[in-house]
Amino acid sequence: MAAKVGLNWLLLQPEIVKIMNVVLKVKDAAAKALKELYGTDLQLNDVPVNATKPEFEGDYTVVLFSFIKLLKKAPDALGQELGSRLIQQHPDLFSAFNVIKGFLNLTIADSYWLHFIQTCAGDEFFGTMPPTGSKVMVEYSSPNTNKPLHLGHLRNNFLGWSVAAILKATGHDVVKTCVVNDRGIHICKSMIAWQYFGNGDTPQSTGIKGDHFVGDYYVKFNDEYKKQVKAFTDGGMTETEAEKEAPIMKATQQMLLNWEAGKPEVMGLWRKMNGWVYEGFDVTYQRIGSNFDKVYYESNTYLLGKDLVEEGLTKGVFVKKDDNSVWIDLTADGLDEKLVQRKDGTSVYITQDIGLAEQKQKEFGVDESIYVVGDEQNYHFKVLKLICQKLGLPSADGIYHLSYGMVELPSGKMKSREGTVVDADDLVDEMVNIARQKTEELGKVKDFTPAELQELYDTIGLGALKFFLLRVDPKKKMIFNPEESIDFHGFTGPFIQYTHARIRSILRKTQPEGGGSGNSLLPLEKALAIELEQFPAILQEAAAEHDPSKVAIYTFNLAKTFSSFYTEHSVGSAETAEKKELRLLLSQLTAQVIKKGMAVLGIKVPDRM
RNA sequence: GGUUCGGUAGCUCAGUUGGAUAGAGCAACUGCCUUCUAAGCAGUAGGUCAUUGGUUCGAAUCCAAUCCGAAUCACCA
Repeated sequence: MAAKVGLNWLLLQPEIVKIMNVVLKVKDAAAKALKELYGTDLQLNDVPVNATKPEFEGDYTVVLFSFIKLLKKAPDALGQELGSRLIQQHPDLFSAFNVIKGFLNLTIADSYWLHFIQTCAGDEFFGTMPPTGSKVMVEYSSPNTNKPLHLGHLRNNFLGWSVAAILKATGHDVVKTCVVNDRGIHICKSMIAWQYFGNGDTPQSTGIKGDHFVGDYYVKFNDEYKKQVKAFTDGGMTETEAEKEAPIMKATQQMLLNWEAGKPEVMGLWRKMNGWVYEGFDVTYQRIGSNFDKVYYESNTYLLGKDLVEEGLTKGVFVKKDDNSVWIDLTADGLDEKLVQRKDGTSVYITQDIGLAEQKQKEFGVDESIYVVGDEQNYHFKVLKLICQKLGLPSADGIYHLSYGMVELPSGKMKSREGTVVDADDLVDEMVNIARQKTEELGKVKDFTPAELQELYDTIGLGALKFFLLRVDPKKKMIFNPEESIDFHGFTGPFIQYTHARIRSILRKTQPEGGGSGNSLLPLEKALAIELEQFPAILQEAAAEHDPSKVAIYTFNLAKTFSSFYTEHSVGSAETAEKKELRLLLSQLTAQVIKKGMAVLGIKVPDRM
């Protein structure tokens, strides 16, 4: 898959020093040395290299157990021979080694880290990879136009946006798309309810944000519907019959038919109400920083895929049953039979998606197409990919379902019927409010203008929210407890933002004197350097796995390391001019990496807070 | 019932191409603001990595079985 650019690609370009990280260099050196010493032919991945445990001397450790059998050598002798060889051959990379059991602990030379720091501090391209030539589409957000966005949508939006940003940073050409589900029976429900109960009200006349305004009518529909069903069942009707006979439901179904027939008054109402929703969505998207290069509307695409049904029948991929419905038999692939066209000739969800996949391919010709959709649709996407493959669509192999877990409450799933849905706009407001309260309590930015303050509150509030939702492995479902507000301390966005602000403060207050940064590192200086050096590899890993949490965790750990360093060592009043210079470079590079790491998560970092 | 995913500290989560004594944050407890921003730092305490068996120099990580939870298996999208 094109997006899975991994280590091999890096190895082809060793001249790009900044992305050939030290772990790969250690593997490379060890593999070559083993070959010279014992004639073994090893791939880099055959050489296990880990960070050395803190209780031992060294920075990186080669685990020798797998070679012991192969080479029939005692662990200690093997370690000694390999260690001596490495030090002798790469004095610029290794400065010491020790062997404990089957572990060869290597100390990386301070000169290596110093060179790294001097080269990359101030280099804005550190952590930006050269173009790979691959093109990737990320489809995310995909809202319904009958209700406002909720917490689940936020996870989706942040994930999709961030994955796109990470892919861009790692050299991929990215197209962000959104498919708006703007038609269907659920949209008609809001419309009918507005006709019944709206009295001509509008978002303008009521001062309610458009998406919430329309969502309220969707709720009203359900209330009324329930009432009507109850009246019928009380009168002795069965539940199923009552649900079918409820006048408001009948009217809704008629409206859907009228919509499909293009009746002007229905189309007019539909456009008007969707327009209100879009106005509301625009405000939210603007605020949370979601954006798209291309928006598809289901009202335009829901007929796509019909010709593919014909094609599939011709190719023998699909079969037509006696009642004229069209199916695909996936039992050989461990799945079921799946309907792709109803007996009345109308298409179903999966058919539209097949058609849209083809459409996207024609329009953009991407190598990989990522769908950011909840894990409740795992089966659907398995089927989608399989059908596309069987139809021989060129886009088929590039289909990737970025499946993420639901956001749940401590009490379980969010249910709109029980009013436990966490509204996106409300939550963002709440976070920004907390950011304001905390900032005011601390009183560190009293000289800010009102506009600067507002920007800071947004930055911190949204930073807390985005980090909270992105720091968890996307695949896993996550729990959100509305009783406890999202934290601003510890493993959080604001902590990292705060670290950045502290560094910026140092850089404002400290004048560089030049004159070199010495030739040795104290433990915390080295710890910072080691961590900083991993950044490009972390981005690569996050890109390959489509997992922003990797970057979130890394950035937090980096900020933590800097905080320890900050407490232990002074930059401005360093012991010597060389230490001052070195720490300035370290601080600058840390700020850069924090800023870039947070940027691909969609989180801004302030200079003061 | 079939398929898929999950179960790690009181809570929320890292850690799985098998590596040394399993890590963070929150909550609890101890210290630290006359020194570059205390949204911070240092420390204490907290674990049968769901259970059982297997594979091997070595298992939270791989395999099997079992228990618990979730999603899905629509002529909804």
